[in-house]
Amino acid sequence: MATARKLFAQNGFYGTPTAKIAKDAGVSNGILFHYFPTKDHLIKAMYFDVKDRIFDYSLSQVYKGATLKESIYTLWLAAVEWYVENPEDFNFMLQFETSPYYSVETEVSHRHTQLTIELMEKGLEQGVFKNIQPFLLFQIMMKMVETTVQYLQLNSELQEDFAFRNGLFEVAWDAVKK
Amino acid sequence: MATARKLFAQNGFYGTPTAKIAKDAGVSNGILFHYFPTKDHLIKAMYFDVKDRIFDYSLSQVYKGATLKESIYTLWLAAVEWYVENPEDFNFMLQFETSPYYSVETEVSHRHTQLTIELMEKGLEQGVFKNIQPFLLFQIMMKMVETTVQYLQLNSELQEDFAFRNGLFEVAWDAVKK
DNA sequence: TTTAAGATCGACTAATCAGTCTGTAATTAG
DNA sequence: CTAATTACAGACTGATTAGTCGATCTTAAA
Repeated sequence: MATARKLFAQNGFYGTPTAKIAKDAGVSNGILFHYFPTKDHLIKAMYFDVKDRIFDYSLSQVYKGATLKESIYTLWLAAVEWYVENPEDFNFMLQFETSPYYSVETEVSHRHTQLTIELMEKGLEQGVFKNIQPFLLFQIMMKMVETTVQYLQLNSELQEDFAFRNGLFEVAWDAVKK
Repeated sequence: MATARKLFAQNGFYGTPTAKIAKDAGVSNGILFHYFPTKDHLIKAMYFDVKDRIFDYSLSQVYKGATLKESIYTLWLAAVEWYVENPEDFNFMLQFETSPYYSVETEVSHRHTQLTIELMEKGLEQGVFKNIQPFLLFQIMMKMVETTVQYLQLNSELQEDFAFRNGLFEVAWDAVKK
């Protein structure tokens, strides 16, 4: 899985032969297809793997008793930091989400998405957000994560710059707040 | 070109054999490679073709004497409408921008990007925008186009809903305005 | 100890596909 | 009218690659 992640990030998943994944991982071709019946299975499994790991990390960052904005900030920042630390994950996600493998159902089925959407619904009830469907609010926030990470990848000197990141969270927040 | 666009949108450019492009377009394999020495050349050419057409359409929409916000609104909306009307272009762009073919230099080299960035710079001078590099402002606006179009594709009953689109422009505007 | 189930290997295959090559028509230039 | 250049065709190839298959090894249960 780790090998596939690296190769996918480097060459895209169409540019990565299964044989190379197996070889680089130090296992046989046969055993790869024993565990993942097709390349597509591997790719889908990878998606959930990445999502799971981000979710675990995010949960470890939020704390009880945080305000709504704090919670959303924490989730947002956790996603940004995870992707900055794990560019392979980011790269894979970008590819996956613009590939035929991706569907909204897949996205919504994940706990990470569900949790975030719940927070959005809470915000709507409290009247802090513009009157927009929660899933769309979620997507707006996630696109801002994407923008931020992409910009940080291009300007690596900003990667330690907390003010910059916070500034971009405020951009995202201003977008959705009433 | 039109055939390639359609096929790329349907199957992605890795999933589209050059032979099928030629066949569907009713020309020979040989002539395809006569005009585009490699598949990569075709893909890059397609990018500029799409960008050009959006740019032409956008320019036809803006009018002299518009305020800064009006100009940006017009450009933003033109992009959204173009992509809604031409989902193949949208699909291609999404794929291209997350592929190894894409680079910031390519993006910045296009007049469409340059024009938009100039408007952002003007906004910065006038003090209407948050203190953020113009290219990043541009990307934030473009990501909101992306979000909007994607959402409209999922909820096609909203495609005629002007209020919805305007609402999302305000979201984008609130994001970047001071 | 025997047996069955799963793990692992790597050679193999059938299909696919980007790009080539050779030859022919059409167009343009002199 | 001729020569050269460009447009076009389509059969072909060499390389690549997803997935298969039968054999061997390991583990754990009976």
